[in-house]
Amino acid sequence: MKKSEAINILQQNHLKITDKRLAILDVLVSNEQKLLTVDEIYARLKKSQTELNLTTVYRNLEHFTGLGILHKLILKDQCTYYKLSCYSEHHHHLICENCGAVTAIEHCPLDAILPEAEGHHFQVNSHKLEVYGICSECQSLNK
Amino acid sequence: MKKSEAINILQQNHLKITDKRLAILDVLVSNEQKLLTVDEIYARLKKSQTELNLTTVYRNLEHFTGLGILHKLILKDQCTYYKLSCYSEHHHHLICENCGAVTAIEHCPLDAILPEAEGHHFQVNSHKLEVYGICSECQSLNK
DNA sequence: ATGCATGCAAAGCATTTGCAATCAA
DNA sequence: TTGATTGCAAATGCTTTGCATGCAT
Repeated sequence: MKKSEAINILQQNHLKITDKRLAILDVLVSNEQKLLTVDEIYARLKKSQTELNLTTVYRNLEHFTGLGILHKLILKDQCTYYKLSCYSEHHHHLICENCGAVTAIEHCPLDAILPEAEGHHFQVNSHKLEVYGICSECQSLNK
Repeated sequence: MKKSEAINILQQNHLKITDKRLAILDVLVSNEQKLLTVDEIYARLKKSQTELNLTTVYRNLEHFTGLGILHKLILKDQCTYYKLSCYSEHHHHLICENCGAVTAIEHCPLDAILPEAEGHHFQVNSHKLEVYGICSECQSLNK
C-alpha cells in the first residue's frame, strides 16, 4: 500500500492528518516487506525528527489496523507484529523466523477446506495460513 | 490424548505425578474438544476438590506445552488458549468463534505451498492453518 | 534424603486509560 | 470553534520470578 492510499483512507474516515501519523506511515511504508514490532516502529520513529510518545504509536497502530491499513499478527514467539496491508488481494505469507521478512504466496487453501467445513455444518468466516521458515537471504548468511 | 498417555510422558521426563498435575490433566482431558483459557482451566479446577494456585497452573501448562501434551494458541481475539494435543497426526482445525469448539480437518495445504516456497528459495519449517467461523451447534442456538 | 513442586507475594512487561493541553479542520 | 489528537503518568491484566516450605521418588 502506498502512503497516499493510506492517507486517503484516513481522510475518508475523518481522521486528521497529523505529523505523527505521517511519520508512523513513513516507517510502515519503508518497511512494507517486513514484520515490525511496536518497539521497532518506535525505535525507527525516534531516529526520524518526529518526537512522539509510545502511547500515540499504540493508539495509531490500533486505528490503522481497524481501518485495514495495517495487519496485526501474533507469531509463535508470542510477540505482536504489524505489517502494512497489501491492500489488493487476499493472500498468505512465508514468514522468516530469523529476520521477519514476509513474502506473499498465491496459494489459498480455502477451496479445499470448504467441502470439509460443510461436512461439519461449520460456517467459515475467515481463515489464517502462515508458513514459517528461513528466507533465502538468511540461509545464505548462515553458511 | 488419553490421561494415561500424558502421565507416561510426564514420567518419561522425570516429572513427578502430583495431585495438582492430575487435576489439571483431568480438566484438559474432559475438555479435549475445546479451547480453554488459563482462567477457564483455573475456574474448573476450583470447582473440583483440588486446591491449587494460579501460578501452579501457569507453570504446569508451560511444562505440558513443552512436552507436547498441550498446544498453545493465540487467536484473533488475542487471548491465549490451550488444548490437549491430538498426539497422533498432524492436522488443522475449524475453530468456533462463539464457543471455542475445535474440530479437526484432514486437508493440509503444505503440498500446495512447497512449490511456491521453493520458488522463493524459502526453507519451510512449519505452518499454521486456522479456520474461524461458527460451529453447527452455535448456529442452531442463534436461530 | 534429595531435588522437584507448590504457594505466596512481589515483580515484570506490554498495553490501555484518564485527564489536561494542543492542534487540524 | 470544536472535537479529535497527543503526552504524561498511572492503572491494568496477564504472566513470571524468588524464596521458603512441602512432597514424590
